[in-house]
Amino acid sequence: MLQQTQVDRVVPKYKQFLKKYPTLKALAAARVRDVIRIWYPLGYNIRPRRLHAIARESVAQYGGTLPNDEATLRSFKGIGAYTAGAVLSFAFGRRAAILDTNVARVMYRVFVGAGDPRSHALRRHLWKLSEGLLPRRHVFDFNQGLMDFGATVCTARRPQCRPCPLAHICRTGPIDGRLAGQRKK
DNA sequence: CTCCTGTGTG
DNA sequence: CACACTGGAG
Repeated sequence: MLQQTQVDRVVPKYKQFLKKYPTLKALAAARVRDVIRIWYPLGYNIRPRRLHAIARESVAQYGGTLPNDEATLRSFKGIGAYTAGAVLSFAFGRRAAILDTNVARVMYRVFVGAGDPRSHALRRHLWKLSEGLLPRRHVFDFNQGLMDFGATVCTARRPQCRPCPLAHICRTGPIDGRLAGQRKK
């Protein structure tokens, strides 16, 4: 649900969804049409279809739970690099890196600061940075903290550089306040 | 217009 | 590599 969709918009739907489909088995037993209907208005309607397929595949092949290795997770349609890392680190506590839009922005601003942050060439490098920072322990908290840092401090629109603990090493430099997003005249 | 805890496709 | 996919908010 969170793929390219804001948290505030997902939370209510997430609760509603889990109440109706508490387990992968319950989801697998549902009709895909109903899953798509309850999904509205989150958008990207290929996602409920794929989630439903993932639930069925998990029940049929993996005993009703998600596999806990990257290769098998990635074999599902709808689970890419980010979601695989998120499932591994958040659900299974494995030492796996993540790179969502938040982390990508943080890595780019703090360690790169130049070039197009959306280019694939750079994204490869941003993944390396995220992997390199990954601690041995407390991976769940680290990854979650990294994302929350991007979601609350190093935000896309008005980053809070003033209280930012990384401001002194940031390659991008202070861009907070009303200056953020403004064109350079 | 850009952005949002992306992914599969051509 | 670019792009479509969905819809809402700033």
